[in-house]
Order: sequence, then structure tokens, then C-alpha cells
Amino acid sequence: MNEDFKEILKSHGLKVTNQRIVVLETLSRHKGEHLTPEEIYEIVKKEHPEIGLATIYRTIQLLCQLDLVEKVVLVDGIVRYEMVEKQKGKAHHHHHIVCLDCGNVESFEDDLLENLEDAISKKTGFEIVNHEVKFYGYCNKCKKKHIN
Amino acid sequence: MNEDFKEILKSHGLKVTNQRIVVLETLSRHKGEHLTPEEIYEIVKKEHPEIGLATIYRTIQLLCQLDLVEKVVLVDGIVRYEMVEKQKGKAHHHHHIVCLDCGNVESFEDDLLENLEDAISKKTGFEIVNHEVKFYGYCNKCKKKHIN
DNA sequence: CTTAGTGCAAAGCTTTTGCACTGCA
DNA sequence: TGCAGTGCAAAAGCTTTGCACTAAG
Repeated sequence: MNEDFKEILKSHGLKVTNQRIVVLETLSRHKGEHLTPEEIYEIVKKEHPEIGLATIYRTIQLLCQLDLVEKVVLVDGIVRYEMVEKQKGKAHHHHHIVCLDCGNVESFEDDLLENLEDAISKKTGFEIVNHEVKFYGYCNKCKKKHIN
Repeated sequence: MNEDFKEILKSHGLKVTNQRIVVLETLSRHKGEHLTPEEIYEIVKKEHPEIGLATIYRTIQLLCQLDLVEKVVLVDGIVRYEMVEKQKGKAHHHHHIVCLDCGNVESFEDDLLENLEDAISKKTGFEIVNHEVKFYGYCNKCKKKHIN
């Protein structure tokens, strides 16, 4: 997958730098997690203290444009990023469940809304290209202490 | 509705100030729109130049807590607010369609996902209390110029 | 009167940017 | 070697906060 990444960079006329590999590998090692730029920076810093925060920002933006990483913004307004996991070359559709107490974000797969897009497209005149669904609630751990 | 608002404030032990009324009325006059704090401030300033931006921030937070106003955060990370429109005392469920070109945000009503909550609750163990759906695409105006 | 609420300016965050330097191609 | 990419620090948003002042109850 490292080789794939290098090819993707080259095919876009971009340079293969150690910083880019390190950031992608870091996100890759945290699949399923939703990390803030600061968190990514802290993780990267442990092994590569020379890499600056600005590079983290520039690199995750790049990875988003290359569709390798997805930006996730919840109602709290905090920006997080997660590795896009691809199956047979195509990214699967997934959505998020957010714990309102501890902030834990989990993903689940669902394609139930694909057909909805058509209906809404007709109703509104929008040409719909994507959708995102978020559920908010309390996770197993937190729902016990959340009694009100 | 102005009187209702005063009652709501009083019942929460909050003071009825002119600033709070002005902000709510401003949002009320822009039902269906999704305004940033800055935009709200600019509108308010025209008639009430003495009201400061900090008060706008404090007031919209308050209105959110009182469930009179809803915070909307899109993938662009920009925070917007909209008036909550209530029917028969209960806020109806609505979601957003966002134009990726001009940024226009429209709302549409839909309760199709209510039953989904149960299924996902069982699957994940989360106690789900809310959900939000966003569709991204191109609006009527923009889809014509978006040919690629 | 009392103290919640306000206005202003300063501070705090997160993110972006300018610029000299580095290192990939 | 040439120029994209990087590191650092400064700047640029956006939002919150401290404090003296104002006004609601």
C-alpha cells in the first residue's frame, strides 16, 4: 500500500517525501479512529520530532484531495480526519455515531440512503453527489452514567 | 411569539434584554436561512450598532440551549445557525442539502430514518437520541455550469 | 439595590501563510 | 540543479473571556 501511495503521488506530479509517507502511515495505523490535526501531530512527533504542525495540515489536506483521507466535522465543530478504507478499489459508504458524552466516534456501514438520493434529487432539483449521516447518542459506557 | 420568548427566558431565570429579543427577531426574519455569527452580527448592526459581536455569540449559544436555534456545521467547518421552526410545539425533523458550488443550504423534511435508529441502536449498543443527514450536490443554478 | 447581562478589548485556539532552507526528481 | 515541499514563526481567522459598566427585576 506504501507503493500504491507513491504511485498515486507520482501520477499527480507530486513528490514522494518522507513526511507524506509518515503521515499516511500514522493514519493507516489508526484505522477507524477520528483524529484531530493536533492529535496526528502529537503521534507523528514521537518518532519524527522534526516534522512541523504546518506540514501535518498541508499533508492531510493533500490526502483529502487524493481521497485517501476523509474530513469529518461534527456538531461540536471540531475537525477530525480518518483513513478511507477501500474495498475492491472503491471506498465503501459509511456513517458515524457520536457519543454526546465522551465524544467517541464510531463508524458503521450503510447504503440504505442511496435510493433516497433519487427521490430527494427530484424533490429539490439538486444533483446529489454524496451524503453523510450522523447519529448522536450515548455509547455503552456512557449511557450507564447518563441517567436523566 | 415574542411573548412566548419572554416567558421562556423568565422560566429559565434569565433576564429579558433588548439584545436577546433583537437577535431572536433577526433570526426569525430569516427563517430557512443558515447564517454565520458574523452575518447575524452584520444584520443586527444595521439597526442596533451598539450591540457587540460578543453578545451575538453569547446570545446564539443561549438560544441553542433553549432549542430555539439550531447549530449547523457542514464539511467546510463553517458554523451556521438557523431558527428552529416548530409545528404543534414540537420541532420537526429536517435535514440539509448543501450546494458544493455556491454553498447554498436548503432544508427538507424527512422522518425516514426514525426507524433506522432502532436498528443501529441494537447493532452498536448506542442509545441514540438524534440524527442528522446532509446531502451534498449541486443546486439548480450551479449544476448547469458544473459540467465535468 | 443586586447581580445578570453587555460592550470592548485582549487573549486563546485553530489553521494558514511568507520566507528562507532542504531535498526529491 | 531547479523547484516542490518543509520548518518555523508570524499572521489571520473565529470564538471566548476578563473587567468595568449598564440595566433588568
